[in-house]
Amino acid sequence: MVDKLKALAEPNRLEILRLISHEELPAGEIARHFNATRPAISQHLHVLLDAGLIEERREGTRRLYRLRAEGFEEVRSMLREFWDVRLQALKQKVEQKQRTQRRRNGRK
Amino acid sequence: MVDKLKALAEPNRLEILRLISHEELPAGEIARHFNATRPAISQHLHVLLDAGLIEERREGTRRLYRLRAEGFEEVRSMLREFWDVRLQALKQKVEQKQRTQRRRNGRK
DNA sequence: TTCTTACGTAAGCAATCACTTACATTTGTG
DNA sequence: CACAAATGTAAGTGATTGCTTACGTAAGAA
Repeated sequence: MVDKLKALAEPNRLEILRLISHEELPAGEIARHFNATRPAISQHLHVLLDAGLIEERREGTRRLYRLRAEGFEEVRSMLREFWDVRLQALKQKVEQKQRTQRRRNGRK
Repeated sequence: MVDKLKALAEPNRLEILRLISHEELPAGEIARHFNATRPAISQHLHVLLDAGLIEERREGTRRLYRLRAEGFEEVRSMLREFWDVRLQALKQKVEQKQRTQRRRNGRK
């Protein structure tokens, strides 16, 4: 889990994900979009691979990378955990109000 | 955006978020759940505050922290972006199949 | 086999990170 | 005011990170 988040928490890696999100691209072409050197991008690709956020496919001498959407599921569900807390809190507040309301009506 | 992701990409900070996700807690009580020293946790709280993932409320000499669900929205939508790509790809595949199907039927 | 293309890997380095100990600050209490 | 409680801030340190240059490797072309 933390691996995925660490992989996401870097601007160049985020940009790589955006680049390959719509089309599979070879390492060289990905690197061409950055000011950094090719090895730097290669290392970023490795981090993303290890995190399970992208997939690699070899074709001759080239290596093609594409997004691996399943890899995002774990992060999404973790985030939903935190997000849902707000909904739960809201729900409890509403129920609390309803109880208060009922008590008031009962006293009438 | 990257600030939020970096804030999330640390085990102790994730645990802090889980701790205060259901109840507002004072810094000291949060720190008590960890092996690390109190200042270490204080610094983590600062990172989470800067990232907008938690909120602080002062009560006398204590500082109470609680989750700030709105802060997760940006991360959620970014993640959805990547996730949706898969849906788009699927959609395109289906449409492609439908076109092929129509052509086949036309030839019959 | 030799050369070229498209890559990854290794080593080294400056910046950043997470942590610790020591000290400062703020609020309530006798 | 003096003191205690709850917490933040500063400074220093070892580990990790992202980058670069130099080198290694695997697949196709001559």
